[in-house]
Amino acid sequence: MSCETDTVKVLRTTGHKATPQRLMILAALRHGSGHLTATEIFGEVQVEYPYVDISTVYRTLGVLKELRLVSETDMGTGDTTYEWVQHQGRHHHLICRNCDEVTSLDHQYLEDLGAEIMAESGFKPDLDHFAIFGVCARCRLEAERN
Amino acid sequence: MSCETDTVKVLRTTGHKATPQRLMILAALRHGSGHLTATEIFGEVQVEYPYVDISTVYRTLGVLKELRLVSETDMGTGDTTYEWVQHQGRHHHLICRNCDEVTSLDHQYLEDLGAEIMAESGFKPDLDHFAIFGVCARCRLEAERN
DNA sequence: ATGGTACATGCAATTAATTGCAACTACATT
DNA sequence: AATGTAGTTGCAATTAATTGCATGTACCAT
Ligand SMILES: [Mn+2]
Ligand SMILES: [Mn+2]
Ligand SMILES: [Zn+2]
Ligand SMILES: [Zn+2]
Repeated sequence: MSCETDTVKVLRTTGHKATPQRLMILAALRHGSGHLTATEIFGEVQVEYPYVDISTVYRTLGVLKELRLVSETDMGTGDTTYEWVQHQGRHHHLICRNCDEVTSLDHQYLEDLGAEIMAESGFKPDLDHFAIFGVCARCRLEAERN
Repeated sequence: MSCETDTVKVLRTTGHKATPQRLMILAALRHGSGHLTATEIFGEVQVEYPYVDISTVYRTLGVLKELRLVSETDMGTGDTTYEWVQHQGRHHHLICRNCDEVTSLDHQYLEDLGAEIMAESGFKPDLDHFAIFGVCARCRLEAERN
């Protein structure tokens, strides 16, 4: 059973429809690896189906985010990015506000945080894909030398 | 020495200027408590000085954020909100994606996370003001009953 | 297969935020 | 106090994202 079929099932069982537009958006998310902007996805879909509207892309991404099939993240570049969650498994990013370097952060750090919050407040956090800003080791050392 | 004077000093020593517009924006942040939108701040300043432009507000908020005097947070309401960091001290928020309830989260949780990240990667995260989305205890129990 | 309906789409209009640029000004230096 | 300049402002234009609405369609139930 293809992953596309799985997703279609999730859509249907949650009261959504598997439209051609959505299938194309799903394909774009699947093919493109990593973080994609809405405009990039829009461009991909347009190749096949020029009548698609950017609002359909945003609305579909909204649905997929609600279903937690994609993550939506501001990586500090102005454009919000979307990532198919199964691509990399759960992970997060450290982004240096000085040199803009982006690195990955293992999910375990946030898993622990989530468990603590859950245990003490009953609130179950979605810790799908965080962008954590700060200063990287290199830039910090550089700054200290001055 | 007033807090306004402190801020002016911070601005000057970091190569920025203390313009009348900025002082009015600072006053708006200081008076208004809690999370303010750029439009709300804009409105406040306009009362006193109608010629101010919204771009000046955004640019000033950008500077103040860089200096970590205000936090910038998407609370899930469509408009980004800004908060004068000294108002509440460091704190964070848990936001239920089902009922939209917003609660506070003590900084300690994130302090610990930050220390761990710092120790293991050398990256020093800014953990000023997080909005953590998820499902609150009440909504979770409600969902389980169905 | 057909029909009814809740959901989705495309389009246009709107809102939020950003950016380029020429004119202006705060303020450090003299 | 006068000067030079880096940084700031207002304005207009742009871009990113959202929303209202009339039309269209997926898909469940028959
Ligand atoms: Mn990622
Ligand atoms: Mn807050
Ligand atoms: Zn760096
Ligand atoms: Zn709730």
